[in-house]
Amino acid sequence: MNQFSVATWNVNSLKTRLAHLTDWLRVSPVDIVLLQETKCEDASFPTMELEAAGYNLSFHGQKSYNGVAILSKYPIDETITGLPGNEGDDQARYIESVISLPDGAVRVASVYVPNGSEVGSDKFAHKMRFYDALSTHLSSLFTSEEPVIIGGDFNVGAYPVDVYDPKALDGTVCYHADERAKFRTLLHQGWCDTYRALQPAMQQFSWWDYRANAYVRGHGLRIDYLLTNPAATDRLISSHIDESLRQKEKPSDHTPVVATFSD
DNA sequence: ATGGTGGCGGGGCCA
Repeated sequence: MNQFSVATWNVNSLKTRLAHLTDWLRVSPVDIVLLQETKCEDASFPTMELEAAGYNLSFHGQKSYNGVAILSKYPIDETITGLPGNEGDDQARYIESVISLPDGAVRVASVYVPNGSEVGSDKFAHKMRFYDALSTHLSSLFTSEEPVIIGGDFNVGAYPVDVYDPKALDGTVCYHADERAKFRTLLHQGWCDTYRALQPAMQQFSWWDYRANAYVRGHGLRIDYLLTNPAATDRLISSHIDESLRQKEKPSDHTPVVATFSD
């Protein structure tokens, strides 16, 4: 059976994490990689290094902040940059590409939902609006007969099992009821949280704060997801969190989530 | 613990 694999990873600066990324891809040659927080302008994207690693590229960046990208071993066809319906927002947080696999096309997107800073702040309101635009756009992709896979840093833990201390964190940014409701709107549309679908009760995290020894203390959240529409869910084989990247020297504060599908 | 650490860029913002 032919398979393909997809990963999402918030690298927290692509240039700083480039060796981690290329080393990892040599050991774990994922077919499609969805990156967030590349933090580099398009003109300085490390195209040569990633093409040498065997990937076609689409990217959407800006200076210092945000930035998303798609790496694919298979040809990249059409690409959309910026979240449709959110045109007034000039932050580089969304890119969507169609990939030509040997036996058909899949549509993938890399999304970096705003962190929200602090509940009640202007940035939090921006996060809520971003979710509304994301829900609207994804609802238009959901019923597509082509497989659609949305990966990214959604900056929210969906359920109590997804955070290290749900009682203490309840009401704080990335685990406020309003954010959980926005994210679960996507699940209620029918998008499949691939990791949770295959590990219904397991507690693993995808992000740990750099501060206060959070990783060593197990103080993490699962805020990075690979979501699939029914056409992609039908092909889902496995999904897991690869914690090894968080254990490296000078790691990203996030670690990759990977899923495999039948082609 | 309104701290803590890390990236960018070269001070303060963002996470």
